[in-house]
Amino acid sequence: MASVALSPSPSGLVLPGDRPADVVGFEAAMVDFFVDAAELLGVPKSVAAIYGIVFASPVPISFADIESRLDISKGSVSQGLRVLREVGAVKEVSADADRAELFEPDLEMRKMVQRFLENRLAKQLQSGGSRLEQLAKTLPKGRNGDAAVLRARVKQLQNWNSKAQALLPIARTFLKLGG
Amino acid sequence: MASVALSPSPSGLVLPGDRPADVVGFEAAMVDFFVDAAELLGVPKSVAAIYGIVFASPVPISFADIESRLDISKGSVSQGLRVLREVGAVKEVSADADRAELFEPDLEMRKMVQRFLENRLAKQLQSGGSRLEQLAKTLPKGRNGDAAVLRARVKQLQNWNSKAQALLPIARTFLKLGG
DNA sequence: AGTTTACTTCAAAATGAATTGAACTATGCG
DNA sequence: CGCATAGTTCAATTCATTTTGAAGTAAACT
Repeated sequence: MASVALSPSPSGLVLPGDRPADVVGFEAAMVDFFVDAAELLGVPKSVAAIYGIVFASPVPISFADIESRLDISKGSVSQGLRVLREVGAVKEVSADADRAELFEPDLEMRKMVQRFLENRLAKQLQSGGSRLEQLAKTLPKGRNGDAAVLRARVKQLQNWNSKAQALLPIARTFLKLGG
Repeated sequence: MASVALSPSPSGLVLPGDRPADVVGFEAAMVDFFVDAAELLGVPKSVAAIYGIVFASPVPISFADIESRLDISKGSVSQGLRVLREVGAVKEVSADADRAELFEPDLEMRKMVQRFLENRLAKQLQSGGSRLEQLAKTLPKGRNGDAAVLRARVKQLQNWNSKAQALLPIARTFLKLGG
């Protein structure tokens, strides 16, 4: 039985499939990079892995290749690619009729990042803000200083919320520089 | 059978326990606020809910009260409080010998936020950075322009990574203002 | 029309994280 | 000491999310 070579990445997410070791290693490292990052952002592993493979390919890559390099089901590839298209992470380049669709990363990452900032952060901060307004109205009127304590706490939260909101546009412009 | 009143919060996470409606409503809204926020940050619901209850109480609150207001198991309360203490979100105020420990929010939220920035973001960005250095070394030497394409992509990632790293200290100082 | 290739859909299975609860430890009190 | 109160631990369970794979759709080729 063949001994398993020390794999280039800890995850073993990428199959060699009988290609040059350096290419496979590079792919694996790229996949790991994105899987890591995705964990932070709450994106499923398979989706991140697919993006990694697409990103690591210098030329547009086919559905079937993604499937075989990652050794995941067709279903996962299909769903993963859908998500990635929806968020503009990947785009289809049509390679003449009939033949399979090919995918490449949509390198306008600015858009992706911006989308993320808008959808996850900005939205959350906004809804948090209105929730806090409600909270401020609902403050129970305690007998002693209790009411005052609670009012101060709500105010503190509002403070943080607005600071975070104010930070967003700064982040936006900052990340835009030299995109 | 008593009809269930329109609950003050969608989640139904807080039990009335036969206390004034405004207080219960306030608690419930606070719990919801933190549960929402926690989802974004990847913190378990029960932990966020516990913090919400502690935060909504104008006076230090006991283990048993947390358990009964949220109607969750002792185990969850214990574990949740441990996490919250570890990250400095909650602190114990000893209320004379014997009697149960009481908890109140540690209002130095600055610390919490900072901790979060350091531990989750800064760390991730750093490890991402070194991974990228590795990637740059592993670049496969393709025949055509392939190598160049990949080199450019790795460089793009490094670019984003360093921009994000540069943004962190800005966020830190910004959030510190008027803490 | 029939066959093959390429992909999508979605119910069921697998995985993984959070929650429970029963057994355990520790501390105070009679 | 023996019982009671307060909290912790951790294996088993529950719950949510992700992944699979088999059946279905669509378009191209013969």
